[in-house]
Amino acid sequence: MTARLRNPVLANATPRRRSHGRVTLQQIAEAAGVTKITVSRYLREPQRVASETAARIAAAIEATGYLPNKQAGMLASGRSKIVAAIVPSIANSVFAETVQGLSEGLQDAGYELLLASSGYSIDREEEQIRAVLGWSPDALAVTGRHHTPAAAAMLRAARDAGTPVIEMWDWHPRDADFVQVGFDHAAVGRTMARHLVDGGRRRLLYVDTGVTEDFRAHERGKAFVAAARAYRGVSAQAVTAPPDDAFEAGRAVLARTLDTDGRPGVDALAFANDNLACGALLEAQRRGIAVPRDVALMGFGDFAIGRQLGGGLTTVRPPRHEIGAQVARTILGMLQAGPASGARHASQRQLRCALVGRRSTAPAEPAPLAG
Amino acid sequence: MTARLRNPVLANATPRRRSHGRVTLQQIAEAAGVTKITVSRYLREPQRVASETAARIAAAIEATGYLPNKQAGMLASGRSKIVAAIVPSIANSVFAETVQGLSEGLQDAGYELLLASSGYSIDREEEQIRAVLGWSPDALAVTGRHHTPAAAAMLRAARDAGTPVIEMWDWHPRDADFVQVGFDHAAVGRTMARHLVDGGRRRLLYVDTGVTEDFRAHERGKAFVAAARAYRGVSAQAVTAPPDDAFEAGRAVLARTLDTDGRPGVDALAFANDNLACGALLEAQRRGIAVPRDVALMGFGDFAIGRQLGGGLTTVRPPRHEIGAQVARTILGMLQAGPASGARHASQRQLRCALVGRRSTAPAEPAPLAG
DNA sequence: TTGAAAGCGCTAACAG
DNA sequence: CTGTTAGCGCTTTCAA
Repeated sequence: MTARLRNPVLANATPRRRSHGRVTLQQIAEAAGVTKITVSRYLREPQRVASETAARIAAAIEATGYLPNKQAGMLASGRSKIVAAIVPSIANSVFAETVQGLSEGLQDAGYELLLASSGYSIDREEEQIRAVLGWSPDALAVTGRHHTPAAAAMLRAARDAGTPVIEMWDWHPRDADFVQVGFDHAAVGRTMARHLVDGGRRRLLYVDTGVTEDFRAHERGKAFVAAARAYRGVSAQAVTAPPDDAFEAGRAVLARTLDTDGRPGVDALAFANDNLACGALLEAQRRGIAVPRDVALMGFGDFAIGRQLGGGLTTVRPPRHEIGAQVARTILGMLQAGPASGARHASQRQLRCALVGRRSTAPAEPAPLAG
Repeated sequence: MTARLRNPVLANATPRRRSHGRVTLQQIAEAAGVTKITVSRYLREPQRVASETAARIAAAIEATGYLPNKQAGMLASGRSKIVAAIVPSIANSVFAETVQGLSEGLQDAGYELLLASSGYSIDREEEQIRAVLGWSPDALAVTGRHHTPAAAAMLRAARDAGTPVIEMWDWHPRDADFVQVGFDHAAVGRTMARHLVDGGRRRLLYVDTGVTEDFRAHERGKAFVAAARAYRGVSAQAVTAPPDDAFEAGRAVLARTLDTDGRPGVDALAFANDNLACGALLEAQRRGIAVPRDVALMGFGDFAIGRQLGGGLTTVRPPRHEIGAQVARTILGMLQAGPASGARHASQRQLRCALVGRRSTAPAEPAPLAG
C-alpha cells in the first residue's frame, strides 16, 4: 500500500503487476504463515520441514488447489525433469510400444516424456529437435542414425553440453556418433535371406515400404538382396510397394509378381513389414496360390494380425518394448553419472531380434494353406 | 579470485551466478551490439526491427546456435503455446489419428502438443491432468466425459480460470459440463442394433471389450441391447471379451457362442471394435461357419484389416481424424475469443459416424463367405 | 528447521 | 526503431 519509489527523483508509480492469476507459492506461504522457501522445501523434501509446519502447508495447498508452476521451477533450477523423444510415427504400433516402454521406465524416476513425431521426414525431425531443445530436456532420444546436418549439429552440441542423446532402433558398429540402443538392420536383412534360402527358396524378392525415409527398412532390404545374391544359384531383387494402405499395397505387389501362368515369378517374398506381407498372404489365398508351397512370404515386426492369417506369417520380432525400456535405463544411468563422468562414452547397446518361423515359409509340404 | 563479501554493510559481493551454460538472449544482444529486448523483438516480430540490425542479430544467432529458452519465455509472457491432450492410449490407432488431426490443426497456429496417455484408467487420467496443468497449457483436451471427482474439479478450475477445456470422443446432450467434440455413443449402439434387425437378425449379442474403463464401448453396448429388446421378437444380451489380444479374444467369443450342433447360438454379433470382430470372422472361416448366412458380424472403428477379411466386415466409422481437427479449431476459436467472451459457452460439437455396410452383415444370400 | 536476498532468461509496459 | 525497468514464480546460496 505504500508508494514505491523506483527512480532517485521520480516517485510512486503503481507497480505494474503481471500476475497470470494462478495460485502461487507465495500465497501458500502466506496462508501457512511461513515463507516461500519453506513451502518449496516441503514440496521437494517434505521430511526437512517440521511436521507441524508441513501440516499447515498441506492444508493451504489442499484448500487452494495449488499446482506448482513447472516453468518457473525449471528456470530456477536448470533441471527440467523432461526427457524428449522423437519417433517417426506415434500411430505406428511398433513405435508406440517403444514409447510405452520408455514412458514406463522414466515415470518411476519422476521424469516426464515430451513426445514428437517426425512423419518419417528428417527435415521435420530437424524442426522437432529444435523445438524440443527449447524446452531444455534433461535427455533426448531420437529414432535412427540418419539426420540432417543441422540436426546432427544440434544433437552434438546438446551432447557436448552434457545432455544425454540416444539414437533408438538402430545399432551400427561403425556409424555411431551417439549412444545407440537398437539392433543391426543389415544383419536382420541377412538373416531373412538366409531363412528363405535355407528353406529351399532360390528366386527372392524384397518388398520395401513406400515410405521413402524409412532408412531402416531400406537397410534391411539392401542387406537382404546382397546376402541372397552371395548364395550360389540364388537370385534376388528389390521392389518398392505403393504408398497406399499397407494391406492393399501388399496385395498389389503379389499381383504384380504373377507371370503369364498366374503363378508368382519368384518363390519367396520378404516384406518391409507385416501388414504388407499380410496383404500379400490374403491376395494369395484369394487367387488360390498356395502358401508356402507356391510361394513363401515373410514380414517384419510381428504384428498381431500375422499370427491369425493362414497358418501364421513368418516374421522377425524386434524388441519393441525392450528398446524403450533400455533407453530409459541408459538415460537414467547417464544422468546419474553426471556430465563430468565418462558415462557419455557408454558403449552402444545392441539388442536382439527373433526370427519367428511360422507356416508361411515352411519348406514345401503336402497340405498347402490355400488353393 | 577476489574474496567474496556479502553482508548488508560490506559491499561489492561477486554476484553468485547460476547460469546453466546455454547461450542466452543477452549474449546474442552483446554480439549484435543491441539490447536483449531488440533481439527478443527480432525473434517474435522481425519486421519491427531495422533490417540492418536484424542482419547482425541473425548472424549472431547463426554463429552461436542460439535456441530461445521456452521456460523463460512462458514465465514472462504467461502464454505457453502448448495444448495438452490426454488420450486413453497412444498405441490405439483410433486415437492416434485423432492426435494426428489435432497436431496438424495446432501446428499451423504455432502451438505445440503435450501428449499424455491414461491407459484407460481415470485414476491415471487424474494424475496426468495434474501433471500437464503444471505446464500451464493454453488449452486442455481430455477423452470422454467420465473423470474422477478430483480430476473434474481441476478441469472446472482450469476452465473457470480461462483455459479452454474440451472433452473429445463423446457427446451427450444432458451430461456436458465441458465443451464436447465427438458423437453420441448410445445412438451408435442403437444404429448397430437397428442395422442387424433390419437385416433380419433376431438373436443378438453385443461383445464388449475387456478394457474395463472404456466407457464409450460400454455405452454403445448398453444402448444396443436396450434398442434391440425394444423390437418385437428380438432378443439381445451382452458379454465381455477376455482381455487378451483382441483377435484371439474375438475367436474365443465366437467359439463360446457355439451350441451343441457347432452352430452359433445367436444370429448376429456386434463387437466393441473391429479387431474383436475380425478375430470372430477368422474363427468362423476356420470352422466353416458361413458369414453372413449362419451368423452376421459387425464391428466398430473401421480398421484397415476389416476391409480385407472375407467379403469385408461391416462396421461403424467414427470421425477419428475429424475429431482432432475439430478440437483444434474449437480451441483456436476459444483462444482467440479470449476468456472474457462468451466463447466458453460455445455449444457442443456433435460429429457424425457412418455405418459402413459390408458383406459380413448382408441379408441371407446364395453364396456364403465361408464353409 | 527456517529465512533473506539474488537470480534463472525472458517479455510487458512505457518511454524516447 | 530501440532502450529502461520491473517482474513472471520458483530455487539456490548462504546465514541464523
